[in-house]
Amino acid sequence: MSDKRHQLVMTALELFYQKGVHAVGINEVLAASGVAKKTLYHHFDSKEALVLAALRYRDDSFLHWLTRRLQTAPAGSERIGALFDALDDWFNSRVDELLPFNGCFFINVSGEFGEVDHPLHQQCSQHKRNVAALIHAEVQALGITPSRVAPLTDALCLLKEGAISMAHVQGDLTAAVKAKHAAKQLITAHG
Amino acid sequence: MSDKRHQLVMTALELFYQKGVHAVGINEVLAASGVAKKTLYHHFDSKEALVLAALRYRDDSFLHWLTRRLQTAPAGSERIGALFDALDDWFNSRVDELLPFNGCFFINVSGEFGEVDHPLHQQCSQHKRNVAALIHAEVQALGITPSRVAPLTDALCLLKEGAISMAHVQGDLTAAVKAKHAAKQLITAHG
DNA sequence: AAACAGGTAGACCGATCTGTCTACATGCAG
DNA sequence: CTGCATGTAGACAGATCGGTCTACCTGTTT
Repeated sequence: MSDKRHQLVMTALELFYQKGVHAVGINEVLAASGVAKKTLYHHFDSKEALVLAALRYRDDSFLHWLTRRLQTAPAGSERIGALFDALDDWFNSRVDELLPFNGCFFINVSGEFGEVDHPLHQQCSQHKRNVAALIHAEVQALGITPSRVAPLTDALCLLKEGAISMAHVQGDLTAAVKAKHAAKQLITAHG
Repeated sequence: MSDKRHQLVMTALELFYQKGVHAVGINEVLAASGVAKKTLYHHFDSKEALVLAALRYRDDSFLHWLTRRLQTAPAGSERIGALFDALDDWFNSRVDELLPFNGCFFINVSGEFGEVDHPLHQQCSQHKRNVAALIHAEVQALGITPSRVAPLTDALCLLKEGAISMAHVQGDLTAAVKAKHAAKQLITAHG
């Protein structure tokens, strides 16, 4: 992997995440990254390919970050708490590697590329499934009745997504705390 | 209110909602609505003003629709159920007046105009507060301990937002049903 | 020495963008 | 009758878009 390629992906992610994909032109990415246009089109076929690479990079770094954060707490219900604590840090821009909070990149991109069969939209969908799989594993580790694992996982994912949306659209930076409280009640009800 | 103006707002909403604001040019709106460009700029100062009008129109029609839907159920916990039943109809595009489902217009626009102080973003924020107020009133009508009204309202809003996001990004058209189940448990836990 | 991968700067292309403008038509109020 | 609001069609301006291209530079490998 070339150095310049990585530089392009990082810069593209920053700009697309902060301003939106359609609002940022290829020339802006080039100026910000200090890379020549020819080099960009040497590594990527099109702007869309660059966006896709940025989505994949974000998918990777987000999952790694979240995995690390969950491991800070002992397995069990405390891990679910750690999930929402992590979200709280993200919303309040206390996580450098996730960039200043501007909602969920994948939700934002899905809004710009609404068609279900669009490659960018599908990549966003894949990311959400990846995160859901992480949460699913933690719910299983709770040791609750197997038939209740799926519904609880769904509920936690709904709370997580809702918190992201509320934090971004309404600017409610306490959304993760609220979601954590609701999650606690659901887990208690399941126990 | 002029006839042409209303026609413009309706067409603009349809196109911006389905394809995104930046992806739709003013000329496309004009061609689809059969209105002259001069007329558009007679009624609106800019494209942004047209988007704002579309947001306001959507805010209005969504709130009216939801209010009507909630009233179909007797006041109390059944109204909360009716909320998620309504969402389920929306997600599955069974509500003509809300147009074919493509996520939440306000979440989508917030993604395209991320800056918190942007007029379009603020309009999106306002819409969410309006819906939250509706839900807050229904939660109060449950007659639960007053100190628990706000947390439960927050939780229901989180589930609602999460369901919209999951339905759109992941294409999970059963998201409203899942949210309804989680909501039921929360209400039971509160009672 | 030759060939090649990867890089630079930036001119250039055709398309599209928002917004302005001219020129003209219609219907209603003073 | 006059004036104004409202409408039409569409040319036009100036900027920006994604993407291609020429011309040149710098290492490394063969």
